[in-house]
Amino acid sequence: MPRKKTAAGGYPFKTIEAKWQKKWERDGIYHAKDGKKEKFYGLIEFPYPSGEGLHVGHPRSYTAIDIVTRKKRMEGKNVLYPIGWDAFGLPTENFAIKHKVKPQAATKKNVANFTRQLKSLGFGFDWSREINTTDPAYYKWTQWMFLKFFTSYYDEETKRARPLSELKIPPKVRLHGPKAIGAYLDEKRMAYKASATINWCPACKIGLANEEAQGGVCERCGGKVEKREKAQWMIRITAYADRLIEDLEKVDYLERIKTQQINWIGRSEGASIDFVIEAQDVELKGIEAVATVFTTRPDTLFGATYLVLSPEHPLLDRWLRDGAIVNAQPVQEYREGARRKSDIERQESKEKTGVELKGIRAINSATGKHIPIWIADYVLAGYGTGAIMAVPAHDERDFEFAKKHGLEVKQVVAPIFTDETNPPRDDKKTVMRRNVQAIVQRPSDKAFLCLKWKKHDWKTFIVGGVDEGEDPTDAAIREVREETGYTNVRVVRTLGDEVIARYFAAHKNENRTAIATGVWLELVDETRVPISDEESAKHEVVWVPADQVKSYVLGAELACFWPHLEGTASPCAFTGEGMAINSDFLNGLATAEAKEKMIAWLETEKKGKRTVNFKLRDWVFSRQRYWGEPIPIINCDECGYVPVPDKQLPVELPDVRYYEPTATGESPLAKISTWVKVPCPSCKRPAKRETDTMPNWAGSSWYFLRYCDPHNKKAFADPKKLKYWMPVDLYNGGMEHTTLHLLYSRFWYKFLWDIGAIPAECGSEPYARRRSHALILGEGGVKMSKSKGNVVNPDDVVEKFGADVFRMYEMFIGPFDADAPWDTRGIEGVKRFLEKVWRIYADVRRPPAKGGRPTSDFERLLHQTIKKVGDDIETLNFNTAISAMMILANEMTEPSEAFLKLLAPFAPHMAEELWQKLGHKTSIHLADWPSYDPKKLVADTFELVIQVNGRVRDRVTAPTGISEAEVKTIALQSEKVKPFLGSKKPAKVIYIAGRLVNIVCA
RNA sequence: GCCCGGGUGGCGGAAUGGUAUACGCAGGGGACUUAAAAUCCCCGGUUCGAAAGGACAUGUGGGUUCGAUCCCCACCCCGGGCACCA
Repeated sequence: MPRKKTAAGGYPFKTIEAKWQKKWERDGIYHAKDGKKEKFYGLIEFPYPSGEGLHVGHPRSYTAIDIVTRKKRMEGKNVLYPIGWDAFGLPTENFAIKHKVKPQAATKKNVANFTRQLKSLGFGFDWSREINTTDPAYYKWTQWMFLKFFTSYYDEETKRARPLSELKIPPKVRLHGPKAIGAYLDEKRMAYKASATINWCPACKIGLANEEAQGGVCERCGGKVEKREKAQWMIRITAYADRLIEDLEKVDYLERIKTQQINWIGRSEGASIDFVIEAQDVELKGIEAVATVFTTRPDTLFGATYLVLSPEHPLLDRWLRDGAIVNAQPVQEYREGARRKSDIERQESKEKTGVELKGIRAINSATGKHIPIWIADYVLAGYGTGAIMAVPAHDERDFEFAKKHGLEVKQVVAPIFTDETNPPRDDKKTVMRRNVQAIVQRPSDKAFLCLKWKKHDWKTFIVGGVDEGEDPTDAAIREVREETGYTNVRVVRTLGDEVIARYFAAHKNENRTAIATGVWLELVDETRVPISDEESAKHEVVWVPADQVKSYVLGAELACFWPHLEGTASPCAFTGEGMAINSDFLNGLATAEAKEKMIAWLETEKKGKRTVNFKLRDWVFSRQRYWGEPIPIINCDECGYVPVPDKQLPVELPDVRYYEPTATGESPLAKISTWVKVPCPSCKRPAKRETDTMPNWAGSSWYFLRYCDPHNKKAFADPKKLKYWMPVDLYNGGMEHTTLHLLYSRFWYKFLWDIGAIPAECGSEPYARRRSHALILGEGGVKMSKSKGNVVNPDDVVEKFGADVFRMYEMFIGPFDADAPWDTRGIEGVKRFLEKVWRIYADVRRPPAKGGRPTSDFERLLHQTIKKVGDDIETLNFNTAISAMMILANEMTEPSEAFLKLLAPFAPHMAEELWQKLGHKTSIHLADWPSYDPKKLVADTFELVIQVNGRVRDRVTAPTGISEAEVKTIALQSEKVKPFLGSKKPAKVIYIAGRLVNIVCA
């Protein structure tokens, strides 16, 4: 039917979108109301209002959560979807310096621009809760929280932060008077000042947290980062390292976010071991006579042939001072050289340099032998104790170092293992230790241990008859078949090495099951062949004892119990080249127990103790810049660091003319003496303000709490409101914040929760569910960048296509968590879809016919689509939700209210306009989300696929409830099928209800 | 090196053990039109064949299964994270 011409391009999005945006705002339909209804808190990372304006990446995230929250609202939930500005930070400050404007003014302008852009996209943000981290009314509370850190300590016993006032001061400290007490308190504070080696970016003139200087490069400018010693405010995030890992179990985060955080925190279990140090010329006393190392492999202590300290190790100063080190000059030179090297230079040359500390030696308490001590920059000062015991037989780096400097490499071989020559087959005690590929045990009291020697010349498979190059799984299966007569051997499930190790640990004294690398084999008696997978799972597994191989397995076990003190060694062994390779299998199997034994021994002998170490460092919290929250501390010569009294908060940023950073590394605030000079709140004598400011991660660490109660003047938020809204139900943001903002804010929240600032009922985690959107790339799949000139400006897209098309396109572009290139032609497809919808509804003057009219086919499709779209929104599969709507629209001839409701979260303006055209007076966004009838999802008939030996040969229409017998008859009678059967008799016929039938013949 | 992802038409992608290539883009053909735009309909993996139809195709090689893009083993390639972390 020819249609009357509409405006060029289809529907008049400009007027429609502007009209509804205004009306929604006026009616406040997106305002979250504190109440009793079930709530839903959807959150996006609040933007940094840069001068560049909105990037097309922003709306990808915002639209996604907009869609989810709109659906939740239609489902009757009380929705909170807030917005605000993370406005402190370098880009604005740099911009302000360059253009000689004030950062406050630049921020205001940028916020206005961002606001305009966001509003033009029709997001359902609750603007009445808008916040801004640079607003003194906001950062008052950021400062308040800093002071909470300052006045709290971490109680190791109860594993939580507590007020410093509850800290018991040891009598010994008390004896030394107030100064000593003060120093003791300072040591325990959650926020403390310490002289630390920090990452200094000479270009930005700013100290960086480790998180901001990954790879030795400044996160902001990409320049090389130097090391500098500086007194910095630090926050004790390391106290929470364990909890930050453990509590990940309580939350629903994208799996790779969890692993990334776990890796970043980098927990490793091991032992710290004390080595007694002896000097040849002088007598060492106290701590100077002991060097403590950290190792994750205490079981390799026998193989420790030398000690290595980092060049920065504090013991060196003492030893040099005492004259214990006789080659002081080369040692000093090496230290000097290491100090000058930046991280990046250290990383670039992985060559193992070092200097021996002549005149002193350490004693290996396991062997009683004297071993040399070296310093080398491959040992990091900041990790563990800054010192290691080197076990060249077990560690590649140690081996490399030993080889280069001619140090002893002690071959450690457990007695059950032979040397590296070809092991004699008959020798039961001959077991290679590498790359165990399969272990199979059988009832005949015979067993296999199939080993593969990898990386080196040996590719021999011992016992069990796995031929070179043969898949061990297959070999194991074949062997089992041949030897047992059971032909029905199948892979039941797969296991990781760790699981295998655990299995062995748990079944030490029992007969083993059959295991092949990662594969669990099941031996099933032919007479009891399971039919389905479910049955097979229940089926009794026939496992069998072993004899011959028992000794091998026993061998591995023995390795767990090797008598440490009788001069034997770890099961890890040595290859022909003199290089140890890790054996996942045996490491897992034996090391765990060997470690335990060794730790127990060390602890009884008081030579060491169990220790856990983390890669995570304390959070460097000082920035020497203007545009950040002033740290609310006053430095008094008499009283030390004194917090600014709560009543005087916020400490506002002074309005100044010059705020450029200084080359000296001092904050620009230090130059404003009128602001700096202040009486000490405690003793009233003249004192000075802290002039460092906070990093911009500070304000963003708790903003989601402020949204719950943004205008509160008495507290950062009313506990009742926190109880109602927290935790955040769905939080979306970029992967790049996984080890920064996400980790910091989890930590910050936990701290506030510990000290009772957040009600216990809120739970220990701020975000129940965290997802990440991926990047939108430029056309052709390259990153969008100004220099490449491929940046797409959202304003242009909205101008040309409208907000609805833009939003939907970004959701249709591909899976939400996968990078996708921008494709101008792709937008056209979405535009056509919406125009088609418009045409279906736009000319309709009467309400849609209810009931009767739609065909049953259409009705079924509609119900299927309601289900699909609803499910897909929950799982954030927006692209397939849109595809389902497209399929429906292609079949749709009459307007459907249900369809409009499905469309509403995606294209809110058009859906609203058409909704009103259908005669509704209230907003579609407050209407009920459509429900589907499960009965209506299924058709009366289905297409039955007929396969022969798994290949499709025919398709026929069959009634839905058809019986299996009928299906078989139909299948066997099919003319198309017959030629493929020939004269052969079908061996088996498999019917998958409602789908297909497969005729199997030999 | 280690830890995560991922590899499917010309392109973005769909399908987590059951009809591979949904949906969209681009392309081809047709209808309407004086024409164009817009719209609507049809066709689009490779290969053999006139056709009917067959064979081969989800990075490569094996395996398990009646049946594998999906599960297992080995390998190759791409992306991301960590990186001398003892």
